[in-house]
Amino acid sequence: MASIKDVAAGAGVSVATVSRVLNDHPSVSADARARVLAAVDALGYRPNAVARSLRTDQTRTLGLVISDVLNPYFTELARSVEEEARALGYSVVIGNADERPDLQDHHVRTLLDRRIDGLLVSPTDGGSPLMLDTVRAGTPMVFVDRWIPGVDVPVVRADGRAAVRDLVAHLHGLGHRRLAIIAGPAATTTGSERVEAFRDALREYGLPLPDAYIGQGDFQAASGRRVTEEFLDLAEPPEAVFAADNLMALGALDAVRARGLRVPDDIALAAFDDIPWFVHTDPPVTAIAQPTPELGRAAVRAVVDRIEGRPPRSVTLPATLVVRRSCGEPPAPDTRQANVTQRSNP
Amino acid sequence: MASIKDVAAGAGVSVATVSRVLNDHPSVSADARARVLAAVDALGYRPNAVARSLRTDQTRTLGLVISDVLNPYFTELARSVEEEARALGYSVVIGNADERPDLQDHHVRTLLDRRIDGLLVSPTDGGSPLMLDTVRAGTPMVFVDRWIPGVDVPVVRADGRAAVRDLVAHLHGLGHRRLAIIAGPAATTTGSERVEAFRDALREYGLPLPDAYIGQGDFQAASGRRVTEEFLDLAEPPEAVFAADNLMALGALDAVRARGLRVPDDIALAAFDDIPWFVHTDPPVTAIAQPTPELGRAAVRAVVDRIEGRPPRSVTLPATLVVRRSCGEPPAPDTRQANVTQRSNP
DNA sequence: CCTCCTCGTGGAATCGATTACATGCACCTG
DNA sequence: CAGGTGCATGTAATCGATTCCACGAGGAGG
Repeated sequence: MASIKDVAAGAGVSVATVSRVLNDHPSVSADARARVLAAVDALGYRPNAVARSLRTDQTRTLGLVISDVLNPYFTELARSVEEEARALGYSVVIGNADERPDLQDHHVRTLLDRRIDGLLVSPTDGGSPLMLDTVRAGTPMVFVDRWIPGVDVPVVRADGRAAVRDLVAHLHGLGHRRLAIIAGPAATTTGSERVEAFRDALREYGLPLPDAYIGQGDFQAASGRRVTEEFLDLAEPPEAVFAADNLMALGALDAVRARGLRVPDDIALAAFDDIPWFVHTDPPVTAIAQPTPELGRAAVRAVVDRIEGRPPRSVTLPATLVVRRSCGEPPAPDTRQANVTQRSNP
Repeated sequence: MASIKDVAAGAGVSVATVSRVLNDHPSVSADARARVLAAVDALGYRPNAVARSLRTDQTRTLGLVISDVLNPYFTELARSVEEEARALGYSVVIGNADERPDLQDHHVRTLLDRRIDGLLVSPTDGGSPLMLDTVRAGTPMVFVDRWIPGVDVPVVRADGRAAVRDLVAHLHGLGHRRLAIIAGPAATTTGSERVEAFRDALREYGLPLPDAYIGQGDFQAASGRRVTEEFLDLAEPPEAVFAADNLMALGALDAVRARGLRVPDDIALAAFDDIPWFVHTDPPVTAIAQPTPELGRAAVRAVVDRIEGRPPRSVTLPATLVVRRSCGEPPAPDTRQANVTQRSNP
């Protein structure tokens, strides 16, 4: 592979001049520039990013550690992150934590070793020592979707409280009174927060949220299946189940179908995170949609602000309820409430 | 950030000794080793991978350029690739081409600039000059899923011919005679190959495949929708549609529903690539399943073989038909054929 | 007791870039 | 015409590791 020395030799100049041309430094003669460019072309020379990074102490790379690549929500997030980063001249290295704190630490460590310029994380837990040290060391970092309480890092996320309230109103309006939730890990903010929002909304309607109706999941399909089976085994099973993410909703669907029961006739189902497939499931699933691409873009802008010395800002965007058929017949259009979107086709 | 010099100073030895300890070179005294390790610990030292890469000319990183991150098939592939790579001590940098040759080239170039040790590609086109140059330059490379004909690079993929034949048998058995296909881009092997397999299988049953029944898609949902609308507008619409990937099947489902028609009563649907959601769509979709995780693992082993000087092998694994309800009532269990799997729940 | 190995260690070159500093030349100004 | 200014360029240090080579100490063998 040709190096800057080869180019210098080919153009009959010093490596310094070649470097100046490459970084378009003003003080290079037109003649020298032309010869260098010709040599670059002839040799098919491309600067070695590794060497450049070592010298300049910046890699123009962002690390993104997500909780689960198989979750379409995170996949969409990753896509928008990469897109925005590319627009700003950064590359993205994705690490998939698979909801495992140890894997998350592994990726953080690897990314740090690679000297990425900034880190985007949606933490799978309450903050490992490594994560805390990383923040303390001053690594530019931003939390996306989930965050770690008490850590001074900007957070980019969607606020689902209003949408959860809309959902409970929707369920209540359809006559459901026994409402249950499949929660995510309590160590994650989205895990506990969605339960809180749900509990608060229920209180507004004077409905209880007994412990038996709070199933402990881990954001993966299998746990949604397990929890739903437990719900169905109760003496008094819930009339409606709210899954805190889309994969657990998939698992719930599995469990319901395995019992030979039907959604929404036998049990209603709703999910946090909307995905294209929910339009075509049997039945179409009512879900809370996050402005995922916007979140990704905002997160990238926040880290890059931090990296380039500007003050980064936390961003919170609203999530919205998308009513479909999985909770029962949707209300007639004229009775529908503000912030409740009615969608049939994408 | 502490460097090897700081460690050397802390341990009272030279940087050479520190390096030897870190790479556990045999000739270091127990005493020196202990002091170095203590200093490493005290400083929280981590070797700078950038510097190490520059010197050793290897990054222990693999590049993976996939056609579309939003496609669950590629997402699953990416996951297994990362997993196997990690097991072998490599990191993976993913580039998402979004089915765009220009983006694909962008990622290949960036990855090459970063001096990744090897490249895994599922090409979105017939081979750009850059791609060809990269192969010619001797960069360890392996094609996954799709490949570029005439290029001497190992290919890891699934062979769907037998499964396509099984699918046509299944459709024929259900009485369907007018069969159409939503193809992928002709520039991709999976685009043209699946059409070929479909055409060959139809021939075995004496069925024609008129041009009007070959819709040109691009592996994305929108094109599946468009092509399906065109099919439905025909004077004699097909009785069954085979989508060459899962996203186009999603689009087809959209189009059918938008017309107020039903699958499979009004039109049958099948897809290449099975995904968990197909169990829960309305109706559950009959699909051809690839051994995706195995493909990812095999691909990684192939590039790593190449990187580490062993001869890499191409790998072809069989795909299998998974019958669900989207083509009509499945045959009674006793009439089902070899290689045809019947699945209801995952 | 001298020579030769082996072992542990440090010095210094090296990877491929960037960049501070020095140099030489042309041109402008008083 | 002397001196100053500014531009184009080259030399060399530097980033943080790895690794070749040299060197001294100590043990084995003749």
